[in-house]
Amino acid sequence: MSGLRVRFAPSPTGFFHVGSARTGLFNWLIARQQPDGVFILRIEDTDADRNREEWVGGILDALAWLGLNVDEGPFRQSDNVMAHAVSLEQLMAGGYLYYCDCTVEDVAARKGTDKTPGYDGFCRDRGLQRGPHTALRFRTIDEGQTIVHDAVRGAVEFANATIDDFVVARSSGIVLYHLANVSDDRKDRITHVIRGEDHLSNTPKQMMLWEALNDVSDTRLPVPIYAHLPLLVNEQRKKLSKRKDPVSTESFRDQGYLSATFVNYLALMGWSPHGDQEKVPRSTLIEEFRLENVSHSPAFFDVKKMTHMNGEYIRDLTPEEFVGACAPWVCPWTTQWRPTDREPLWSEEQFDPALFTLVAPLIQERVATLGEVPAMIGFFFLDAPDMDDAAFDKAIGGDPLGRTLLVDAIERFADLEWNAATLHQATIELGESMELPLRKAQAPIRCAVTGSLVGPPLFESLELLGRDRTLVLLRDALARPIT
RNA sequence: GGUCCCAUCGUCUAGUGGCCUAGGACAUCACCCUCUCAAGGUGGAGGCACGGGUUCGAAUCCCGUUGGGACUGCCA
Repeated sequence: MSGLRVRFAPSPTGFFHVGSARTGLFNWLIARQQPDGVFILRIEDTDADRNREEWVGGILDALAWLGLNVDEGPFRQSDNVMAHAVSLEQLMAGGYLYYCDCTVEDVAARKGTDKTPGYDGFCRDRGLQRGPHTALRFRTIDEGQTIVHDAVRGAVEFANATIDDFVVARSSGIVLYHLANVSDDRKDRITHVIRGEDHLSNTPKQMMLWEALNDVSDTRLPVPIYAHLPLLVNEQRKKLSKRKDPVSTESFRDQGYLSATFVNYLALMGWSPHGDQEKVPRSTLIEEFRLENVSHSPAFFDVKKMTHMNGEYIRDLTPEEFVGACAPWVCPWTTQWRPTDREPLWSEEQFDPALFTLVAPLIQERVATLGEVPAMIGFFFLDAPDMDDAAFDKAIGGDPLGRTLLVDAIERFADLEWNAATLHQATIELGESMELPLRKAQAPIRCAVTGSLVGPPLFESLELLGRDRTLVLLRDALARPIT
């Protein structure tokens, strides 16, 4: 019995940040390492101004997608306001709090040029009673130091004199983050607090609150083990911002990153498995992950690297799995979940699932994200390929040889045993008659049929497309006006 | 400004005093393969921020400097 209990406590103030996803993952990993580990989800929704219900759904969806199953919860911080009030009463009765009527401006004015402390303790001993504009502050310890025994960083020491008397409850009576958080963690019997490094500076305050609550309440609980994860930063080495950086988990899912890739890559942000292998399955993550081995320095979220890894994961799929995985992008009308703002290029009537099953293997090793799939195979389902004008000009429009070759191809393909091998051979011969290597000879045909100079293997594609359709497309290309 | 954290190739990292003329991955360059594009293969370039110590020996320990970051709300 480890009795280990961790919590993941996002606030629903926007889409699901990749940094949150990593914090959730690391908490989950730690919980799963113990047979009796408990992973708790708590929605910190007490800032009514910024929280929106729809974002809660986003958190739940994202967690489900990542496969981070929750043992207890989701709890809502807003459901605990009574408990918060009780904690506040207890601290008040224990003499840990005092009323303060200073405005933000007052505090700033007194500080003047000396911006050293946060709050100067002005109201500490004024013995104020509760009034319409009195916030409640916590009387922090003056002497000695508070040591955070961080599981990632080791001992971090704070001189108590540098910790100012912070506000625990607004003048309206609403209990603020630090107390609410500590109160909730006590209620949930949290043993390990694993969160971003941006909370490290706040930790001594929360430890003081925890000890004070131990003093004034009936239950003494050990201060949790803290672990502060290195921040995820952008290219400017700043903390990833929801406003400025492309960091929404949902958008990566929309683009067609696999859940397995995302989890694997996230784990590499601050941690690494032993050996030279970076592609590690979830089971290995659970086995090998250790807070002690988490890096101390911030990490840049490199989408390029994750994209490459996603390609590897896609290629690892069986053909059947790949077809299934593509569904939200190629036939979203059949799936429960579908990417936002990404309609396939074709309609339900135009799409042919049986044909897609045959086409899929041709592109499985060519895409790095599932979102790339539709554009690569549009010509199989569209009435006319989405013609790349520049490609057309180069291979057909402005190239007499190309046009001649198409004319010859139409004739040659008209009565030919229809399979990739014969088409391949026929195109070689077509080229030889014009002294063109195959790579030149296939270009006009590819362009005419697919609308592009790049794409899946041509002859296999023609075989699947069929003779009639191929001939139509070749003739259409010849009839196309030259720009 | 104060408090705290951090510092190995462009990026993510391995490295816990000798195995390091510093390993891997992404990105990048060259070549090979090849019907295009990818994928794959081979090879190349590229890093211990700086200065002092400690030690027979330092990327690894200590101090300082410089640089970056977080926090510093009656937000969470």
